[in-house]
Amino acid sequence: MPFRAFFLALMNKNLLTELYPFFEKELLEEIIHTGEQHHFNGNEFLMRKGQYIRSTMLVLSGLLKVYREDEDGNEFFIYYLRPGEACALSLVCAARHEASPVIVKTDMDTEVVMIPIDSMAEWMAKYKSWYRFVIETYRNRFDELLQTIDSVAFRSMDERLTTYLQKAVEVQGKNIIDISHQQIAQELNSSREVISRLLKKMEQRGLVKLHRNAVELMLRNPK
Amino acid sequence: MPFRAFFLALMNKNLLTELYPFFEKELLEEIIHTGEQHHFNGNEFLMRKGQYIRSTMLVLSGLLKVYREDEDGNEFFIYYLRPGEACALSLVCAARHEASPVIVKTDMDTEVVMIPIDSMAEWMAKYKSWYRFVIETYRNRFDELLQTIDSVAFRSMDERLTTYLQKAVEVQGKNIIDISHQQIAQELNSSREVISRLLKKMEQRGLVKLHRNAVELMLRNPK
DNA sequence: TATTGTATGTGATTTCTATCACAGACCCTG
DNA sequence: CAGGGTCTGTGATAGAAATCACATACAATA
Repeated sequence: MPFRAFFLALMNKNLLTELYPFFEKELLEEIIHTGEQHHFNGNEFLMRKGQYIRSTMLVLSGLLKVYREDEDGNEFFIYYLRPGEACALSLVCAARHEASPVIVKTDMDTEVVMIPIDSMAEWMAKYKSWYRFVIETYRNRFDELLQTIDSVAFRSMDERLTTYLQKAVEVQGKNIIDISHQQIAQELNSSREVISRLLKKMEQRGLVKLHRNAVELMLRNPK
Repeated sequence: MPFRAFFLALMNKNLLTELYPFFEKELLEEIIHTGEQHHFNGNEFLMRKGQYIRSTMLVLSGLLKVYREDEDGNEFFIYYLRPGEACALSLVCAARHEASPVIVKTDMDTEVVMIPIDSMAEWMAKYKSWYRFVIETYRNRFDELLQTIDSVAFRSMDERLTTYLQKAVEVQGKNIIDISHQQIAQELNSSREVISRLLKKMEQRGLVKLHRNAVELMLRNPK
């Protein structure tokens, strides 16, 4: 147990310096010192809607998915959080001692570093690299939200499905996505039948291969 | 001309202290000193898509509308910016010397104070109230974006129309909105006929009164 | 291997929204 | 006040997506 803790601390440092190379040495030391590393299995909640936020988090490994929930409990997928990124909302909400307006779930085994609010605010003034990182994070999340708005405001369901699959392949680094039609339908706020039919059409056009609980995206063969 | 400049400078100070009472006195002095006050008429562009952002802006009076544009030039309404608020995107984009991902237009005569990037970054470390304001701004804009996502992801057109009208009444402080059905349709990315029909139904239910180029929202009479 | 649960395929139907077509109303300006 | 422009009303139709209904396929396990 102490051994494991020690081992994790090392991991921490290596991953941190690799994923966040732009942080000053002293800042990295502080993160290692102040932050708590947490492990989550796949499909675990890191944050439920309305949950109180007491810290911000940096993703070390794995993959997080952020959702927006409506009154009926439908979970609409917004964006991924990858290693090297941070949850912008936890940055703002933590600073305002507020509840989370979104759901955050793991999509696989995931390691995160939790950083208490106070440190975060302190570093803002102390470390230029932290300030830049926060600004960068805001900007990126804003962009993701705007793209989400684009897709749902301007695009039809088949276009949305296509980009959904492409994103999934991109963040997971493999072109087989382990997911059921039902789950896809939920994340796009559509219905299972619609997704099944659209996928079938895509398969007929040679864009995907369908498996049970999995969709394989065919790589675009160059002309 | 010099007289007018002098007069504006005074206006500036009064409006500023009134709208941004949480800023330290020194910060307010700096804003008055560094910022440039600009006037815009109704329906003017403050920012086009892809336009380079060199400064952030505080709204002194009037009303701004922020839109997202697609390839075909459709302008999808995202949120309002009211006096006392700032454009979060200009805060981030300015800091990263990037182009605007959105369109900003005036909805009426509007006064804004433009603040150069450098001052903005400097104040971040220097004035706690500025830092808090920026965080607050991010948080509020995030919330607005999430609400926009909600409406377009979970709601039907008639619900979206209703909240659109309610928002318009709220920010303008009067319950007659001067706008054509065509414009509403554009902002919701719908079509004129659909909006006309939905409005007609709302009128039949006593929720609105329809005029040429205007929609009057009936106040919910208490039971 | 028989059973059960989950996942997928697909037709039929309904609902919502977009589009087309056109008429009438209102407004401004010559 | 006549004519052209914009705005609004409304029917008809098309299309996308949701819903209902059921069949089939696959996987786990008793």
